[in-house]
Amino acid sequence: MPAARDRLLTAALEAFNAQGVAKASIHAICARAQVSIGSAYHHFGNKQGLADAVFAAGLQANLDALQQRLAGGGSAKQRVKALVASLIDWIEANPDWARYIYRADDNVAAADAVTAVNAQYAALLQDHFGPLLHAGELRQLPDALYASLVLGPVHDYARRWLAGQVAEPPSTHVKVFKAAAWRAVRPPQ
Amino acid sequence: MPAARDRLLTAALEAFNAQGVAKASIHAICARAQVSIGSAYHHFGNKQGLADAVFAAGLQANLDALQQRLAGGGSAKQRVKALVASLIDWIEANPDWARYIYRADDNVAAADAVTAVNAQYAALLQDHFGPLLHAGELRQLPDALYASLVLGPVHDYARRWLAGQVAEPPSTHVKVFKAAAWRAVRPPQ
DNA sequence: CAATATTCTAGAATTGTATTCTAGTCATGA
DNA sequence: TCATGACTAGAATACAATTCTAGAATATTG
Repeated sequence: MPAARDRLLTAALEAFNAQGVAKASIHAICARAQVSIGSAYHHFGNKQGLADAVFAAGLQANLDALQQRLAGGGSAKQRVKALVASLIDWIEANPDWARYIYRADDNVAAADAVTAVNAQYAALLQDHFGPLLHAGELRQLPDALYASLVLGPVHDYARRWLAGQVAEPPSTHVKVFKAAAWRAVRPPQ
Repeated sequence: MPAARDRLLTAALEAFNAQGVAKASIHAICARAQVSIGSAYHHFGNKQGLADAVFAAGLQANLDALQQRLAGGGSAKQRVKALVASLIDWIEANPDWARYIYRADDNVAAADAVTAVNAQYAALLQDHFGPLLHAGELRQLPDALYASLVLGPVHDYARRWLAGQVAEPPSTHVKVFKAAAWRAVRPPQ
């Protein structure tokens, strides 16, 4: 049996997704995880702390997957497409985590652990795309826009898929998303 | 003074944004709105009902703005750009509502009033873009993709702006967003 | 206009649950 | 073996959502 902390994270993710963070009770989560209330508060401080930890763990897992995928290197076009593919694959492999991350509110996004992961994210993208941009392999745009132009459509569609508003998983349309992403940031001809 | 119901909606939006739905107390919201607890429960049933109502009101306001903007007609390119501009303008004119809508979770999205507004949304887009698509003025794509390709980048960027992660408001980059949207759905040359 | 129903307001009482608290148990290292 | 810190336990507390009963305002009907 995994350690209490991990059992709590797993049980919390399930409960939060099933009932929403507000409705999911600490008691129920602890019961499912076979952990006492006191233990949960020892590990996470409070309910928000537990919610933050679930969020940060998911974000980190997502980042790790991306890091692996980008490690191969390649042209700007290949890397942009890898970015899209990595996001889609991760979401479909971890729908519960993705659903929870998309649903979580600003309170969570402000947690320290989350800020740290976000910084890693930014650094990773800078490492991979900064040089390509400099070399003219990408369209010149304000920094803050690249992520939104490349991944915004996938995020938007994935949210709707996870919410049950569209039937086909994002991977059905992976070619379209890749093409659109590249079209958005390729250098002007 | 507006009616109790409206005062509650206003006070709730402020409180939910300031503290998050979980932390904002019904007592505090009622006090600010100068409405009794019983009255609030009469109008909205429970806290979730209040949250749903705020959400639906915001969505409806957004839809109304869009409807006005599209009424002018125009070419496919003009209408796609109008869509982008309308979203950006509305978000910047109603940041609190936008913040709340982006933050709200699936429980809210499942509420009846919300489903109804979403249906209106779909119908509006179908009316405006269905004929254009048929006439070959738009790229042929699976239906579910258009919204994500055109508005996904704006949604993504706006979320980050509202969360304080980027400084420039979306309107700073409106030309980029419009161009990217059109590039994503224009017919292949 | 009176009578009556309906909608709306009030706030105290209840209930449920997050959080705190005190008292342990277990693992580790000197 | 003892000491220390990490962890577990669950009862007690505190706080907030919800319910409940009663009454005021407003609309409806004969």
